[in-house]
Amino acid sequence: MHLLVSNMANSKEIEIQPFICGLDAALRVIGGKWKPLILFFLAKEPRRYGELKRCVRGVSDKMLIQHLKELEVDGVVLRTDYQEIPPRVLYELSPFGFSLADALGSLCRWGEENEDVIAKNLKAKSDA
Amino acid sequence: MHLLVSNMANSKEIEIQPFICGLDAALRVIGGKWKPLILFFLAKEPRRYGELKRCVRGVSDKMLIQHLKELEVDGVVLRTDYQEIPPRVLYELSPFGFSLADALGSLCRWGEENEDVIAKNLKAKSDA
DNA sequence: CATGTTACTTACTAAAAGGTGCATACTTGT
DNA sequence: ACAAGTATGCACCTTTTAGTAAGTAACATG
Repeated sequence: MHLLVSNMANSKEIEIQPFICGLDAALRVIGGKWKPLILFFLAKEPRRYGELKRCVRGVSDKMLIQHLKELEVDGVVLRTDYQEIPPRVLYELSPFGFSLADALGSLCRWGEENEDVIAKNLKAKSDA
Repeated sequence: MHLLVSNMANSKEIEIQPFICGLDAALRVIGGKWKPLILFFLAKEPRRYGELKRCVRGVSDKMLIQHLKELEVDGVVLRTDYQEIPPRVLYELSPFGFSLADALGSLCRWGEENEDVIAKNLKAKSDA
């Protein structure tokens, strides 16, 4: 009766197990309104803070900084401060970050293929 | 200069485009504290409401119902009400739901492979 | 006739996430 | 002297999300 994850979730060690499944773990890293976008743009090329902000349209400074910090702590992005005036800071994906970006590939494609349906249902929800 | 998504994000039609990239779209569907877990268990086999609640340990009725409804609207899960007393309702993934579960596979594996690192950094964040 | 079973609902509350706007320090261009 | 650009910090507020606890319907059983 050891069916993958089900017995993990049913075990009494749930408080010790930090995550219930790999999905749960992964979503702690990419959870946050702008994180997928940040990953997306950094996966293409390293960017300075200001560049990134222009890419991720609509993000506030507060959120962008906060998410970048979290991604840095998670080992996903690398931050290089050139100690110049005016400030120049470069953000890029670490190898770990690239492995995450790879893993996100199929989900991303699924989203692209189905964005019409998803958008339609999103509207249905907001109407209700 | 049509580099994948970047020009979508930079375009002025951003209000018309519902999503910035496929990732964004996909995360609207699986975003929600318990949704990944629900997907996970339903991907294995159809379940009655009560069974599912026992699998997804810690979820409240309110949240479970709410998430199931949203997943149903999104076309990811199918709900069958047998109109019996006491009530019997079966939840299962639709073909669309299975396609989503497939797309989540690599992310899920990434999370499993790296859950130690992720857990460590999670602790670092909560300490700070 | 009370009790249990099952899938939900509702009202209220708490917590987390996100947004806004202002401030900083230093330099370059006007 | 002054505005503009640079990467951040901080205080405050709103919105979104989640949790809690109670209740409901309908019948079957003891």
